[in-house]
Amino acid sequence: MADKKGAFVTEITPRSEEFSRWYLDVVRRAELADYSPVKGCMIIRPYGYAIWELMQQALDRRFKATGHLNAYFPLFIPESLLRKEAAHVDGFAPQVAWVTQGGDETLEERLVVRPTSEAIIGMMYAKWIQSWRDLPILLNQWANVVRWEKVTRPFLRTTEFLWQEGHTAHETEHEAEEEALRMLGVYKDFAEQELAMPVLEGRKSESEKFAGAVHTYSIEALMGDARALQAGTSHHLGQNFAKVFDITFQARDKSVQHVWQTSWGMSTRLVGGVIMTHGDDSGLILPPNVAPYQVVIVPILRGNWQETVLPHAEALRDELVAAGVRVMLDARDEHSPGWKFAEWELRGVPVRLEIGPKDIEKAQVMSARRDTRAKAAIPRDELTTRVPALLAEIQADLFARARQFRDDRTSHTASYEEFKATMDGRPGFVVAPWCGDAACEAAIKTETQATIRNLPMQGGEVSGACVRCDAPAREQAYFAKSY
RNA sequence: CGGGAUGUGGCGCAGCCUGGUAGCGCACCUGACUGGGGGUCAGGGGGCCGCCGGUUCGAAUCCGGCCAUCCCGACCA
Repeated sequence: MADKKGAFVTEITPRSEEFSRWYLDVVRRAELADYSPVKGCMIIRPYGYAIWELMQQALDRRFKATGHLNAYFPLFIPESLLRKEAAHVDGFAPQVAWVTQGGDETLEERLVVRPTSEAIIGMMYAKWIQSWRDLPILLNQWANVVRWEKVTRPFLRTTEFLWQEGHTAHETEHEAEEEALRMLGVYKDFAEQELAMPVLEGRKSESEKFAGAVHTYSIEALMGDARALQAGTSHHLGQNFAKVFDITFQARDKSVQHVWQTSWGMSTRLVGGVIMTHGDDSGLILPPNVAPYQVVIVPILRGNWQETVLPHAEALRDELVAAGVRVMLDARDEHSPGWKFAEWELRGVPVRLEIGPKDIEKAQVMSARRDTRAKAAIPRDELTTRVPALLAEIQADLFARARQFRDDRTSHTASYEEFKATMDGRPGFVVAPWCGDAACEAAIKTETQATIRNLPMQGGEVSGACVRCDAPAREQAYFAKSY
């Protein structure tokens, strides 16, 4: 029995042995995604796509609730349009895919495959906006984008990826700033409530901010290998794009002014984030809110089980579905119950229900949690209240566990020696005072591989010197090695 | 984009050094017995050896190019 268990485990590399290998094994074995013939591109398989769809729904609800409407802009953008904003094009130029030919004809003007849509949306906003009465414009787009990446990994960094990009235009700087922060808050709420992924909010340093933005805000999560993952970004674009795309409006005081804009995005990268936040050596662990199947029912096959057990299993399924639970009844005859247990654990289903002759006799079902593996008998007539309660408990416990891990892996120091030792030995977030100088930031990166993930929103007072140089510290920064 | 490694049925690998008609485990198909933590037995199917070219009577094996993947670094959601 121990031998069998051992043989099974070799299908997934243990996390402690090689985390990145573990990650790839989970992606493949849980059938989340597969490789394509083109470098850096990925096929999102149905099970992985179902997770993304649940994320989309949860995000889209929040966007609608904050007054945003969905729209769609084209995949192709003329080169000249992208070139209008200098910092923007400089930021993206190395990552852009070009279309130079249509059919047999060479195009007169090259097209870029959108790496993001600020340019085309800015152009359209210029047409649509005349007066302060047209503002604010609050749009979101669900789309694919392409960035030519040198190093790629499924979900975490792919050449083509799926995301949403919100684009808003406002009358005042204050409103735009408010919007950028509001959406950052939406992202934090989404990550923590739906993905059970605790995040740190903050502002990006100058060198890490979005090309063309005034401010970039981000939420940063800590993965199971103690490296940080940028989980979402929200940009206050100021009037940078408005000026180059000539997005003007007549204000209440009759003057003509440029609009103030924001943009914000989250991507399929989050699927990778969920895997690396919660998974263990047996595979995926999905938070119930984004689990395609929240419950898997495994009937115990014995004798003429199709007459004795299956009807009970089907009744369980029907009741749970009626109660709003996403259920998979695994009635396959070709696999043993034990095989199914292992398989659905690998695929991260939060709760397993077993029903067999003994349970039917006792009017109960056996439940097993994926995260703790705790088993408990649930009285048959309490099913539709107990199961949703269990799912909610798992959702909360996963978040608490991830937050505990994050907090355990967060340290404070003002000593560079200690800083380096931490990044070397037991990394995670390190909160340290920083002088605000980009050269110092770059040196820290060279010397320790750690980057400023972001700068806490309410940093409070900082005294003393920068963690690395002697200059006075201007603020606290979250440092980490990152994806 | 540099350094290193890999590419052989779905997955994991052996074979390559020393060229001679491709093998193992798991998975898969059929049947029987089984079934509460990856069952047993019997029978069976499946491979352009990543792609293109070269050397050779003959290439999975030797040589060159390309593509892809992985790991470590420089750039990025």
